[in-house]
Amino acid sequence: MSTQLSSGALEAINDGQQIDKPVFQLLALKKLNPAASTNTTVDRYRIMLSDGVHNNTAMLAVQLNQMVADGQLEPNTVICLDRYVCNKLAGNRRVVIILELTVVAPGSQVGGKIGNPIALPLGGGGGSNGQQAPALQHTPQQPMRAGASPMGVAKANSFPGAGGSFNKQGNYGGAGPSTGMMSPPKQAQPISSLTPYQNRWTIKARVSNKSSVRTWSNSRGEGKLFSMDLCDQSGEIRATAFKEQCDKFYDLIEVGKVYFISRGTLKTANRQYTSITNDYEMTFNNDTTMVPCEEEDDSIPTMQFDFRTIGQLEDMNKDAILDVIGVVKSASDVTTITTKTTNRELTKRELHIIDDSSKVVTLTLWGNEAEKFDGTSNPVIAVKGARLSDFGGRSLSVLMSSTLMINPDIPRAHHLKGWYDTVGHTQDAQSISEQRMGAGAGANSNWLTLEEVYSQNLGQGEKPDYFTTKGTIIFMRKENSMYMACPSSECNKKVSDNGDGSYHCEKCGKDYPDFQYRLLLSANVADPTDTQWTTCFQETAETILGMKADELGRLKLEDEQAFNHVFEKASFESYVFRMRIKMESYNEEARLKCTCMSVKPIDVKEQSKKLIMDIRTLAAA
DNA sequence: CCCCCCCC
Repeated sequence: MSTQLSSGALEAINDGQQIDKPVFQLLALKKLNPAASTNTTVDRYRIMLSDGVHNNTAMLAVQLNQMVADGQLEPNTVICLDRYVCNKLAGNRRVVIILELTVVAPGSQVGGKIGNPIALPLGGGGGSNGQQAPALQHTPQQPMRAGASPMGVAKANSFPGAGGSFNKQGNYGGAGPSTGMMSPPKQAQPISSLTPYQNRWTIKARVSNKSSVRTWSNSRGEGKLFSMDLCDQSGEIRATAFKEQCDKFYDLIEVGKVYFISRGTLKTANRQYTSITNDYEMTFNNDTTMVPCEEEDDSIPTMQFDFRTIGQLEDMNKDAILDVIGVVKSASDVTTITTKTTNRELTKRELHIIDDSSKVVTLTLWGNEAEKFDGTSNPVIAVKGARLSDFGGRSLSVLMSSTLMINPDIPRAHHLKGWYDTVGHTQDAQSISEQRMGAGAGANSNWLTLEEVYSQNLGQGEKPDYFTTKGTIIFMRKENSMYMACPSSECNKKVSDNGDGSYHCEKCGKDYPDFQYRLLLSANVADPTDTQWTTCFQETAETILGMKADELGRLKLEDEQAFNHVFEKASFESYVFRMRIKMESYNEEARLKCTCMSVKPIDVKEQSKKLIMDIRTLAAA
């Protein structure tokens, strides 16, 4: 294989020269041991690069870790550095951090080491420019942020200007009179090189997201804060400003703008709360300064994503915060919900997004973002920092701290749109969120036979289990299938007959002149493997019996034969049942209680689809 | 020093 390496490029880069898209051979890759003091969850890789003449170590930016996981960076692989930065270390030594790369030839094809490289001599190089101008950089549209910001739509562009609050040196922050120290520094170091072990540093970063000001009060005290996401070519970091710093900086920071930032406190990040790829996060302190960068610098990206495919979400933990991108296959209307604890009214909209893993997931938008969203023409949506929940299998929710972009101008978005328009829209894609439609054939609706429900010990845990099954009603208890219930809406408690034409509700503590019938039907469901008793309340029982509760109550009183006939007619009908099963105790006796949550007639087309999928899965296994 | 982010 004749692969040309960029001979001499390592030396030139180390001398501070700018080399566009050099081609190197990767000789070795090593996962670094995390520092003992950090509970890091992000792996870092050091690699040995060769240009055929010299070899030298380099670091892989963490956003490329997936390539290691995918086995794309085996030894001997020839790679092109599409984007990199070169950092100056002590002793004039420089280290290359690779930000984007393309595999030119896989290691297995190359076979062995090219040339006979020797270690690059240390201490050479007197170049003055610590940072290479990177190759072409995408500058996507500003993020749209409708929901969280008090400013409404397009938060990125709509903050009031900095209002001239920076002083005439262009400085802000820091104590005491201005000194020459505070003019915009010539040297900025990459965000990826920040650690808690140095305190004099300056970064040049774009603010990609900014929270609103929030107050807190707990046992440890109270205060206010806001946080922001910062990024440069090398990576990203989250920064938080508390109390005084919150007041000092909040109005001055505009999303989308580039700043020189120096002297914050770095601490280990808790990755549980953010999708920002960094082991550390920054807290502003008294010495922190932020200087706006006056000239626009296109080399600094507006946002860094670390997208998961929708297929990958199935293997991730609940509550993970992640970046996702997909084509909006469909969108629900806006609906209103009331929060449990605070009784606030909230609007939401559910999107079904698909990507080229051919999986669909439900993504919930809230508030303004839900209301403003336009799903016509199947836009691409990218979310930085969405939360994964396990509702209905797997689903996603946009948070206040998330950034949402519609049709972002990034390669992955263009790729997905092209994929969707050509093949994606025809795909028989499975949702990893439960479908509220059809036969509930979502991949995670936990389809089980009744024998499996038994053998898998469903309902034995602390929380109830849910399953979906196709079965036939073989018997129903006519007796006690309905009761006289409180007529007030939402009560539904059983009332007692006072014998004087009035009825007493224990729960409401009131007498009523009438009552309403409600259904509480015990049904025995059978499938080819087993049977299961289940309790069907009002709506499910009405579906099964094909009659409203009050009508059935009337029949019971007036026409026993017709009443009996309703049950005969309803027997031996088959449905798709959604069940909730849980161990409960009655009179100190534990027994499994199975409640029917929903019952749907069998949709032959949906069922067939599911069977075809099942066969495919079996065939693939 | 926050870390809540809603509903089925």
